[in-house]
Amino acid sequence: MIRIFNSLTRTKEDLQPLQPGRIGMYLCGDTVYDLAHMGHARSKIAFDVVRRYLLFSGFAVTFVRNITDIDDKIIKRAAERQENIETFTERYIAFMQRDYDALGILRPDHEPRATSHVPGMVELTSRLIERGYAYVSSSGDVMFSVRKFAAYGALSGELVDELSAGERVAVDTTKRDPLDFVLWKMAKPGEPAWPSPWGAGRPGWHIECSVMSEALLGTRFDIHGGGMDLKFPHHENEIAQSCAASGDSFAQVWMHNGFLNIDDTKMSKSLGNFDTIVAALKRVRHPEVIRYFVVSSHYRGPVNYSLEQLTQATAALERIYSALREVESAAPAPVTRYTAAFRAAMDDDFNTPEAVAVLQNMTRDLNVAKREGKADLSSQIAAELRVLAGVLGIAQLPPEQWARLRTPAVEGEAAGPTEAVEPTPADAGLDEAAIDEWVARRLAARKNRDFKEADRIRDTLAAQGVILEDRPDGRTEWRRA
RNA sequence: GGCUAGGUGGCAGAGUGGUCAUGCAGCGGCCUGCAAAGCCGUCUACGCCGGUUCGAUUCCGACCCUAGCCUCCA
Repeated sequence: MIRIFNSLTRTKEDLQPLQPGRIGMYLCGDTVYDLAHMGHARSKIAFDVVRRYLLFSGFAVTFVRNITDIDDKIIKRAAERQENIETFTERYIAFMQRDYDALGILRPDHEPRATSHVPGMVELTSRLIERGYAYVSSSGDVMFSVRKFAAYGALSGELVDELSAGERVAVDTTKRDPLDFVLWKMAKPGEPAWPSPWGAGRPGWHIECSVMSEALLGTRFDIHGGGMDLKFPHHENEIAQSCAASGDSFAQVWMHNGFLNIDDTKMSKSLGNFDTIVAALKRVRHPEVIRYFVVSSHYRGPVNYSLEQLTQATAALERIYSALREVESAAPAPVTRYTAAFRAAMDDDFNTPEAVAVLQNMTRDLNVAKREGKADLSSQIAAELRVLAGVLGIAQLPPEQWARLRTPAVEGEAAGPTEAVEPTPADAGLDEAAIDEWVARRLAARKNRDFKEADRIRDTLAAQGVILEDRPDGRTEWRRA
């Protein structure tokens, strides 16, 4: 039984699918006006792992992640670049796709774009007006009347009366109540607009998710995810809109991932302390390093992002790959106490750090089995290890391939450029044929017990980031540092 | 001010009322021509103050500190 911490009740609950064996899941996606950064990556990876584990556990999962392709920032950015909005968003959607693919994040089953669901947003807004939850303000915008929705604040724990809106921002006098939020915005001249009973305009941000989730998953579905920062007001508003409009409940379980910090401060575009995914990918020898780093801490807690962390993740992953080398994987992976321990960890609110610990224990046992020459046991542990690691999206490369990858030399702080840098192929260093040749020469030297020459060759290669490992059977394996 | 999360060994990071997290780094040993990898061992941590308890890092209360949200934000 999978237990999940539900932000709504603030307790761990057993996952009880609305339909047996089937999970409907909605994750708030990105607003495509800039490159995705590591904070986005963390959230996407965290929920990718949730999804993979649900699949691993035998559920059919419908995974929906939206794209917000119309909003103030997009309009502003496109205008600054004197670019057509559609061309602009298409480009950033392509960047996003590229980055998430690189990180091994499974593509959503549905990836609705806000601009494809505008009629539904108009319809939902109308319904809210009919039901008395929304009104047209003096400015012509349609607003949701927060105080009409009694359960407002249930998710965030905020009390309507304590939310003294207007404290930090000038009160908008067109609202009846400072807490009210916009459902439909009147278009300003030159802005993209869609027809509506209230005039040409565009949807507010919150209504998008209510409409797209309902269109693809129904009014009621199992899991809704997103970053902590979306809890209030975005998710609170979604609940208000959806429940008010349908009279039904909405998402059963709310999951929120913690933040990715730099120097204990939230990574954010406005602070400028962020690393784009493309920049981060250039700092690691493989995207799996980033995944390992992410799953090394629990999804709800904060995590500090730094080169030191990436280095530790690389070393830890290296340990697994190293054990996997020169072992034949058994075709059907057995299911043993390791899987049981892994599941126990993951069943407990997706405790990936503990799951990783299980993987590391398997790695140790695999090393022991190899050392003792137990080929069958080795291959069985390796096969099972592969399967379980796959749930986290790590250790999926052929170990030889991992060994030959080069870790790029990085210097400076782990925060990068905002521009759309294309990943450049890492400098291959010494090519493999050259390395093999050196290894052969060294082998000959060792055979002649010319250890001085053998050591010289080893040092030469080491200086170029190639580490040699002499095996007991006389072979020499190499890997890049 | 209100709300929500946190404070664990050199670093990262789980967890538990009384044997073990796990990884990285360090140290000692084994293995090795020497290494590397690996294995074994080791470094005896839980913000502060009270309380409950035979016993608390783990439960309760107060306090201190940090971050996030209350405005767009994964």
